[in-house]
Amino acid sequence: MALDDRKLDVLRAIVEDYVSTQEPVGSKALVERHQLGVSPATVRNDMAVLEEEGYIRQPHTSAGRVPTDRGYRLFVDRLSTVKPLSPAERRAIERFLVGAVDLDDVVHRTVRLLAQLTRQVAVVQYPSLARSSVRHLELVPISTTRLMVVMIANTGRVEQRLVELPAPLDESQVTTLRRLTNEKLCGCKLSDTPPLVQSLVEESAPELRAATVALSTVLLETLVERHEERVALAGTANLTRGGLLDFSGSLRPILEALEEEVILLKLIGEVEPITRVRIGDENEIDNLRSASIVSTGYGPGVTVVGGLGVLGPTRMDYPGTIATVRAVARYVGELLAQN
Amino acid sequence: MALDDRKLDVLRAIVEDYVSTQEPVGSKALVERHQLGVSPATVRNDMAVLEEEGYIRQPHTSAGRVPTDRGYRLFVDRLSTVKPLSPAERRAIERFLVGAVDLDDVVHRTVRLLAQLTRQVAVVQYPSLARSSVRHLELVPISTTRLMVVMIANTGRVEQRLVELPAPLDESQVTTLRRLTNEKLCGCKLSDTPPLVQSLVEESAPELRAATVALSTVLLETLVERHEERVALAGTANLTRGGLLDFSGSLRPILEALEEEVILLKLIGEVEPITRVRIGDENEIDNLRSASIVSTGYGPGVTVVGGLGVLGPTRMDYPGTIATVRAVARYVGELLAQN
DNA sequence: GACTGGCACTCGCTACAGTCGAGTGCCAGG
DNA sequence: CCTGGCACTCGACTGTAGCGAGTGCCAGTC
Repeated sequence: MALDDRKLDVLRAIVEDYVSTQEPVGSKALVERHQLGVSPATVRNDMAVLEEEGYIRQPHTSAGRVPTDRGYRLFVDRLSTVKPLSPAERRAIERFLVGAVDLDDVVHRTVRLLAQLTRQVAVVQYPSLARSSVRHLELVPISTTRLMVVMIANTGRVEQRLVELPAPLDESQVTTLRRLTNEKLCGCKLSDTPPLVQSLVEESAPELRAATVALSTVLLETLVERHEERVALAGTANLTRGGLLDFSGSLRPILEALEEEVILLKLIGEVEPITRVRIGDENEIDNLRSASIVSTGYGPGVTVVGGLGVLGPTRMDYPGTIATVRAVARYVGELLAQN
Repeated sequence: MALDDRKLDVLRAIVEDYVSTQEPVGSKALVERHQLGVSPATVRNDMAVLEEEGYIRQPHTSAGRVPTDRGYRLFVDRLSTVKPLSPAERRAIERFLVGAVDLDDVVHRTVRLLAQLTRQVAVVQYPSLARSSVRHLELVPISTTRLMVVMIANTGRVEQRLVELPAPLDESQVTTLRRLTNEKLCGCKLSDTPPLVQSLVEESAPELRAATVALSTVLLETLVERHEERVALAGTANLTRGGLLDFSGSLRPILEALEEEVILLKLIGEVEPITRVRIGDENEIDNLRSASIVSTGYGPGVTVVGGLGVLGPTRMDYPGTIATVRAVARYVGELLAQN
């Protein structure tokens, strides 16, 4: 059955009212607050249809209606327009992000900003190593048999690992190894490095062979294989807004999920610059079936190097949240492009 | 008024029962579960005294007694003995901490371990830069006018900052600068560096002067002045155990406090290897007046390079928690000593 | 055919009264 | 100083009743 325009209007009104009041909305209140031009009885009939189609439901008889996940989905897809940011918000974003001194700082400021603006839980992924390329590899002798390798990526990320050498290296040997490694890997995408690292070993001089092997093992293992992804989190206190009415009673499953980096990455790790909205049950993670997630990719220019997003109750202000998430992602992208 | 031994026994019994049952404990239940050798009536008299002295209180008439913060304090100071760890716990600690590949890894594993063992919120401070000394300073040219300075500390911490150079430097100049900087600062405690950095500028050759100034500014600002302390957090989901009975209803203030690094550092940033217990109101931070914190310093050998601890309801198993926190701190210290 | 006003019905919420029982404080006696 | 006994308090729980928001349905109107 197709829903005519008025029924969609009714759905939109229900979503908007419920989001702002947090209470089931009835037919009478609806016609009072919105110019629907019809009587409560008519609205009731429309509501009955909407309920039958699964867009709204009654918590119990003699209560108003509440949108279902499906209702929110329809609302997000077809009934809402992106809300432009207020000048105050724009200013907040700019003020927050200028003056960041390094990548850590950028990410921390961003995640706090996002949590503050949306009043929800914010998650920001550090630029993915898999989407970074090598800017420089530095080898720092810690002792004669220990080398610290520091990789600086074009995205600003810096990773370091300790390499245990099978035999001591002298200063000039380290210098040679450093030069060779950089010649081979600089400017190269991390995901493309494995064959190059391999050839590095093969082409190495006999006296450097053992050290090169040790180095290449560490490089491959830590930087490529177990992709070192990192995320930052903020705003968990916002989960307690709405006094436990959201999230069906218990915060526990939500907090548990938020502790798992793997889960966070699944939520906001994006490949495309598209904004995704996952509503309640659409979510793959069981613990988050009562939450919605708005996420998007970010990066300098059109490329995407990481994801960011927010998590909140299904009953959230989708248009506002989507607008904020996008805006923050855009600003962060610009910031990264400057470096 | 001095409390005789039996009154102390009664207090101990009340604390133990309340901690395990989470319910106000009455005189009858007390004599049943503990061998006090006296009748409920006698216990009641003792309770009346304990209440008068402020060690216990009644949530309401006709309810049992509950320890006050002061009661817990007395319990911790004089009535409890440190509970030895179970073999299972010992094994868990060892299993958890072997195989850590770098400092980040150590800290993350530690904080999760601590949260899991105590079933509370765990906080671990990274080794403080203020208590670290410089192992190596590396200068990595990013472009002709940009230098990345990477500082490797003896505690395993690695910090990097970007330095904008006023004028381009060539390769050999960078090498010279690197050598000079390392000669001056290597092995030196970070807190002692300011005068040395200053002299570095003064002694620098004219053509390196400008670059040295830029470098020293960054060094002083980021590594010394705004002490770059970091902390890791885990186990927030444990706050929801005991179904909001703990923490006087709302998790909000707790979660808010846990989001502030500054606050976390205040809580667990320790100078001495002593184990501190802050109970409820003893806490300086208003948001945490309904929580208790057990914290201790850790470090290789007897020196302390950072703090770690847990936060839970005032109604917590102090002997067990204290034992676990200490044990974990000791293991982490050993781990750090190996590097 | 679509909309409207009216009406009976449902059911959660609140208030209130009554009961129960855990736990106490006090006191007289050993 | 300890104990048993007793009266008392007060929160927790139960059952009942009234209220009111909100619904579904139906007959009537445009």
